Amino acid sequence: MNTTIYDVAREAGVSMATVSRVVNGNPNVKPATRKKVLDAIEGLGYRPNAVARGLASKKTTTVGVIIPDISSIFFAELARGIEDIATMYKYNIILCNSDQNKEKELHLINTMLEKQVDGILFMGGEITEDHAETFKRSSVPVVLAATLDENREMPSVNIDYHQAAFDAVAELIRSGSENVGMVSGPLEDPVNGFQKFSGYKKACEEIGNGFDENLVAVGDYSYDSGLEAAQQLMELDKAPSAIFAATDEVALGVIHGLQDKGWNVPEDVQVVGFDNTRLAQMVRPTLTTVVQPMYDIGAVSMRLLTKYMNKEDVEDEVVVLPHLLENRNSTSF
Amino acid sequence: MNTTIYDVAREAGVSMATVSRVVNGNPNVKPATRKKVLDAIEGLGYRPNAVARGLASKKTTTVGVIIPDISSIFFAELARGIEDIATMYKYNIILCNSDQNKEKELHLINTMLEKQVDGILFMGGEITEDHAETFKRSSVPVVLAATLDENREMPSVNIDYHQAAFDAVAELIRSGSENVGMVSGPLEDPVNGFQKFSGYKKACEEIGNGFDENLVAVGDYSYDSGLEAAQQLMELDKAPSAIFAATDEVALGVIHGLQDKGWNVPEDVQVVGFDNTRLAQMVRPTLTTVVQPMYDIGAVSMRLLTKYMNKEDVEDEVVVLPHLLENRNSTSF
DNA sequence: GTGAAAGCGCTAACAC
DNA sequence: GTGTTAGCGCTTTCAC
Repeated sequence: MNTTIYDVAREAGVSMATVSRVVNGNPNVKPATRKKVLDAIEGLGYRPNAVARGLASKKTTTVGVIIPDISSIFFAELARGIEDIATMYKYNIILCNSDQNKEKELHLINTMLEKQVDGILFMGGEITEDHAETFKRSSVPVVLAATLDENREMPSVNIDYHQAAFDAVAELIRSGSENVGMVSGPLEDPVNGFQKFSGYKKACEEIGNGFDENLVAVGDYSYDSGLEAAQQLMELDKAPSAIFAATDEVALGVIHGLQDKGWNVPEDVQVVGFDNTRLAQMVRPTLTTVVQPMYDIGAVSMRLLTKYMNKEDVEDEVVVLPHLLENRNSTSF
Repeated sequence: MNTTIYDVAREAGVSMATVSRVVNGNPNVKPATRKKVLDAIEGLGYRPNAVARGLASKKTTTVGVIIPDISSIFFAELARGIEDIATMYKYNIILCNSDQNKEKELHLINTMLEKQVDGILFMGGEITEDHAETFKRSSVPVVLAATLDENREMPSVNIDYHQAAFDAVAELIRSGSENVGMVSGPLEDPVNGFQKFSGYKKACEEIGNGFDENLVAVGDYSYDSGLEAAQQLMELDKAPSAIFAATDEVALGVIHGLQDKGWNVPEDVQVVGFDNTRLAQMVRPTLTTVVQPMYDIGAVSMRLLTKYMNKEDVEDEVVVLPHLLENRNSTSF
């Protein structure tokens, strides 16, 4: 049998209400009484039961985190930001992988709600009607991290992916690369697919020689898909002199795909990645990439969530963090 | 107000015990009654409260996971194995980063126990007396993953780090490399420091020309420390013709440190890493490395934990998974 | 400043 | 098969 608040009360010769006050730091306790209680707690090795507390107080100090894949270097970094801030505000995290699978996501949201989490941090691909519906029915606040809600009606933390992609490609064009190719994520993916692609396309149209769909290869975010895409793009009659990759991992694949076929980076082909994961510095030449502040997105979104959970006023429901282009050696500008 | 089991009972015209039976899949319910209850649940949008259930049943179907750093590519992969198996057995995971800080670790264990987790999966550095003490006092099972307990009295899942290091270095020596250098983790770290170092040392003594401490650089697991260590080792009069790195990330640093100074891998210097993270294939030349089955270690340790939580019989408390050397292009054997 | 007592929403005997 | 009832360990009024 574990020792309960009642055991402590008896040992200290007070009521359980008083023990509860001491445990919760309520100031309305005489110092002498407090000491008696503290001694009893110490002596009995009492440890409060958070489940009972959760039932009585309707607060669990736990938040649910739904993430596509914790083994992805990108999301792992985000998760670290989330967890650090959660810890800072005394919350714990229930972490689940969704693989961006809609059924799983919906199921997980329900599981977290059953577990009475005080809030949910959601990372995923598309926010469908079903998602929106489920979130709206949720009794606790939900914040999106690195995830777009097209209707912009949910709190979220992102960078401007479209603009970031545009900026990167524009820089490539201005530096003299006539045809810029792209290795995109699946176009259904709002962030890694659509947004980045549309930024790329806009830059080609407005600053470059126009958009040519042959210059776009669609990969699956993996290193290998970058490897293949690069070689495929270089076989084009009008082979690109620069390639914009949707993620750093893909960009590394691109660089190596190029090098394996004897092309030089950046002399023959410039390469730009996206995210600025640690990978960007672990390749030769080092990778020029769009900086997406992953840790910060995690941290800011968790902070935002704590505000909602505390019912504080929130000025910016939709926060857009700044991005920038980190210039390294895979480009010649 | 959320709808409770009592509301469902009234709506369906049965007792709450019956509703509980239906919700928990107890077969002792007449199909007609079951249907009435299910309809009521559906109609009211009832969602069971896991906290109340946890309090009443003394089971939370939640396990605590203490991990040094989720943003590390190694631990992230482990975590994924853990979470997948947890999901399979209907457990959720509370994930916390410890940074291998002893105070944090001890504190986290307590927090998880307060939250009434059904078990704990621990990853860390050293298991001190205090750790052992705390674990022993724990009312729930604890399993170590990729973490050594020198007294071998706790359930754990690992590979044989000493032997794996020995094997890698022996192969290097047999392939003709006279002096093999090493970039180790801090020697206080039982796994990445001591075990791997001692395997290296033994191979030098038994198969090579003996051990020379000048050939060992101590880094901090980072890419940059590999970069520096490589350049430092190559300045030795007796520069190594092969370098064994304690982790893949360090090995990438070593390769690039070498290349940046004009050395060729593997012609001038062979390089072997450890872990077989995805990084090993994202470098040129691709990295020969010791395969540590990270996902499997996570998965197996979680499976082991479920057995303890179910009070099943466990034959192997200390499991040692096989390792092997994955031969790629950073070596010439 | 402290205590008594009523829940929180559910499970688990036990009775019928 | 189904209902009754007593907790699980705590928070939270409300008295005193």
